[in-house]
Amino acid sequence: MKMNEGVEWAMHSCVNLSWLPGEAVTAKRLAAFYNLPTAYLNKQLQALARAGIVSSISGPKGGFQLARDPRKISLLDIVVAIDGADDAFRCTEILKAGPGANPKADYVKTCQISRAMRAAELTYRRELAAQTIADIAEQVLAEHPDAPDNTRSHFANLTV
Amino acid sequence: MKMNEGVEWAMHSCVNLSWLPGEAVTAKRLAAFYNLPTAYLNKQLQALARAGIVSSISGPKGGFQLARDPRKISLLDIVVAIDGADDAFRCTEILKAGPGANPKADYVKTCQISRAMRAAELTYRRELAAQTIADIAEQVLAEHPDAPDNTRSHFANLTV
DNA sequence: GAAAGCCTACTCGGATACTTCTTGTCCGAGTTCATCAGG
DNA sequence: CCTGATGAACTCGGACAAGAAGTATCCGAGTAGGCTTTC
Repeated sequence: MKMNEGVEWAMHSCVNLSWLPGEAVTAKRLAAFYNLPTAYLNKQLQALARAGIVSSISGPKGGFQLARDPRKISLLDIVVAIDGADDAFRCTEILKAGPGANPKADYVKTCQISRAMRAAELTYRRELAAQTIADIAEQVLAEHPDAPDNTRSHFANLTV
Repeated sequence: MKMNEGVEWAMHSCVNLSWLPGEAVTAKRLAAFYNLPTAYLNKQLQALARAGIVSSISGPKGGFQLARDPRKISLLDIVVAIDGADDAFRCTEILKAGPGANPKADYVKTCQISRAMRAAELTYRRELAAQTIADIAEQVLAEHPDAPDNTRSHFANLTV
C-alpha cells in the first residue's frame, strides 16, 4: 500500500502558491523549485485543477494559482484529487461466497471486518480534513519567519 | 493507494480459525470456504506465519492454526504482516532540494507536511491496533449467535 | 503615426511508453500414515 | 503376531510468470504579446 508520490509534491506546491497569491506560476517554475520532473508535476497540477483546487491559465503569462482561500483547502482535498477517493481497503464481500450468505445483504456495511477497516480509514480522513494548507503555512511561518519572503525572492530569481 | 486484497482474506480466515481452536486447517479448506484461489491464500497465510500470527504444520494432518490468543491478534498485526509496515505516505524530503535547505536536517520529522501525514496515519494505525480478532468474533457472535457452530459444521462437511 | 492583422513563443492538456508492484500459479522440501517384509 | 523399514500421498514453502497501477515523457490545442504591414 503506497500513496502516489505526487501527493507530496502537490502539497508543497500548494503551500508555495499560498505565498504567491494572485500570481500565476508555471509548472516549470514550480518544478524547478524542488528539482522535480516538470512534465510529471504538471500532471499532478492538472489533477488539482480538475478538482477545483487550483485554477490554470494557458499561454504566455499563464500558470497555476490557488483557486480558493488556503484555509478552504484541506490535505484531504489534495489526497483525493491526486490519489483518488477510493478507500485503501476494498471489501469484496467474500462473505457472499461463504455458507449461509444472504445474497441481498450489503456486506460492505454489515461485515464487521469491513466496518472496522472503514472506521479506521474514516479517522484517518478526518485528521487530513482538519488540516488545511493555511495551517501548514502558518506552522512553517512560526518556525521560519522568513520562509515566505525567501520563497518569493527565490521564485523571482528563477531563470526558467 | 490500495491495500493488498489478501488482507481481507487473512482477516476472515483468522476469524474462522478462532472458532476452530487447536485444529490445523489446510489452506485448501480455508480457501474453499469462500471460493478463493488456494495457492494465493496460501501465500497470505505464509506471511501470517512469518509474522508469528499463525503457526503452520506441514504434511498430512497439517495446516494452519492461530499461534496465540485471538485477543492478542490485532487487525494492525494482520495488515502489517501482509501489506508491510511502511507508511502509505512516503516523505522523500523534497525540501532538501529546495532553497535554504539544511543538508543535515531530518525533514521526515521536521517538515510540517510530513508530520501532518504521519500523524494521520498514526491515528489510523491506533484504531486498527485497538481492534482484535476476538473483538470481531464477539461482534459477529452477538449478531449471529449460531455463526460459530455453522462455521464448524461447514468445515466438517467440506469434501476437499 | 496609428491601427489592424499575422506570427512566434509559450502555456496547459491529454495521449503515449516504461517501470514497479500486486496478483496469480507452479513445483520442490518435508512430514505423516499406511503398507509390507522379516523376525 | 509384532516390529521395523519403506513408500506413497499430502502439506507448506519459496521461486516463477501475468496483469495492473504508478511513474515518466512527449507532442498537440490554445492563447497572449510583439512585429509587420497598411492606411
